[in-house]
This record gives sequence, C-alpha cells and structure tokens, in this order.
Amino acid sequence: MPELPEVETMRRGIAGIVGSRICDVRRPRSRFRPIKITPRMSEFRRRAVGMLVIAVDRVGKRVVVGLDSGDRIVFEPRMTGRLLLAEPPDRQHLRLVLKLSGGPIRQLLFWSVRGLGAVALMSPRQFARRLGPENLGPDALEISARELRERLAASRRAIKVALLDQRAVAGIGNLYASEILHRAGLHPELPCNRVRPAAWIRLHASIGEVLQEAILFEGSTLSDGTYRNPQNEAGGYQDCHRVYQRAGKQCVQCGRGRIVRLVQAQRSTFFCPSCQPLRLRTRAATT
DNA sequence: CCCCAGTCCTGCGGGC
DNA sequence: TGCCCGCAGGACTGGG
Repeated sequence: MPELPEVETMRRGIAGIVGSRICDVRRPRSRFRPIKITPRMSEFRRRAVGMLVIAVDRVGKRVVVGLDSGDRIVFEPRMTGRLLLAEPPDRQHLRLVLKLSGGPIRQLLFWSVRGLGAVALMSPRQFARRLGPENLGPDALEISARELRERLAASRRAIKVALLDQRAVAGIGNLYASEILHRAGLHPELPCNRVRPAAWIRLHASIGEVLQEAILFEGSTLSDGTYRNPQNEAGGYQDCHRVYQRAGKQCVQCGRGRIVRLVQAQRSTFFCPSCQPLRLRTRAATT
C-alpha cells in the first residue's frame, strides 16, 4: 500500500527516465473498467508525446514526472498501483504505458490490480491548485515539530485519524501511522488536543525515524504482496514492523503486552496497550 | 469549519 | 468443490 516510503522508492526507481523523451502513450485494452486518466487520452497524448522528461519528484503519496513543456504527469498509485520499468505481472491490470526514447529506459508502466489509482497530466496551474497547500499539508519528512503541533493540536480527533489527514501532513498512511505511534508511545485514540508538548516532540521524531528507516528498507511488502518497486521487487521493511498486522502477538519492544487491533475511521489500527497507554504519564518508548 | 460515513475497485481467504 | 461475504485503504463526496 504505497505510502511515503514506497512512493519515494518508486520515485528513486524511475529517476533514470530523466533525459528521455516520451514517444508514445497507450492505454492497453483490459476486461476491467479503465482507471481515471485525465485529461482524455487524445489530449493527454497530444500534450505528452514528444516531451522531454526533466524531473521525477514525489509529492506526498504521488509520483510527479515533470516535462519540458511545464506540464506534469502525476501518478497516484493508491492501494495497488505500481510504477514498473520491468515486465508487468500480467497484462490484465496494465493501465497505462509511456514509451520512452533517447535514454536507457524504454518504457514506464502503470500497473494496478484494483483500479483505484489515477494518472493526471496537469498544467502548472492545475498542479499548483490540486497539489498545493490548500489540499496537501507539508511533507511528513520536512514538517517541523512546531508546525506538526500547530496543525494538529487544536483538533479533538484521535491522533491516529489525524495523522492520516493529508491536508494536515502529507505522506503518512494507515500502516505507518500505527508504527509511528508505537514508536512514540502514544495511544492511537488519544485526542490531538490532549497530546502534551513533550509528546509532540516524540511524535515528530518518530515520524522521521520510521519513514526514513522504511525508505532505507525500500518500503513494506505485506503478505498480500501488493507493493513492488519499479523493478518489481519486494521491499524489506515489513520485517521491521512492530505492530502492523501483528494482532495477538507479543510486543517485541516491551515483551509484556500483546498487540491489539482496533478500528478507527473504518481502518485497522494496531498498537501495544503496554507501550502505548491512554493515560499519559509514561515516558517515551525508546528504540 | 470539523468530522464521520459511504463509495469506488479487485483478489483473496474463511465459512459452510 | 464452489459460492458468498468481508476485508484490504488510498482519496474523494455528501451531509450532520
């Protein structure tokens, strides 16, 4: 489930397309409903074909391919989307093909089992509006502790739910939210407005540590195998998970508690009641 | 404005 | 063996 570490791994994996020229764009036929591609293919092709790729960036959970025209192609993988340079696992779920010339890489593929993702070609103005500060908070790897606190502290929402709000802070998804809160020693149901000053510092540090570590391991590939990097290889951070999908298992950190699963905002949350007590008198969970 | 519930999408695994 | 159902969670929408 691509969150910031997986999307950053995708970005790095396809960075070699910079300097190549897009020579064709195709949407393969499939028995599945086509994914959302904007604008319509005729205009997409007209504006993309012939353009030089000048940048590959990440904005939150999206990969952004910059063209010399100023337009950008924004890939939004959501749950199961992959950006592939290798051959896709099958043709049925191949959603978009960018043919490239003039560089070492011949094609960039967007492949997704569930067609929840989307690809959008945006003008500079569209890009600034749709991925701008009105719709997306600061990147989770760049936000300061102070800004994190300022953006969340007034809310009565549970801290786990607030961390998933991309307008507050961009890049954190369901998996890493649980891991981050465990490292910070914060109960997922703690309301934001009851998080103490010292805990905001811990939370901010945990966000950076967990996400950076996950990037080093090139993301998490769960047992369902949904996430793969652009070479179609699995990540390694799943072996470092302390709580996610570990309900009922002993906490590897404290050795006492068992990991509990609960549902918040219709999504699974995992935590250790011993490391993450609701009453905050505890010290930070340390590594 | 804040926040929650519903929606989309397909594959998989459990129950029977 | 086969069918049905729930679940997985990105972002978005509608409404209280």
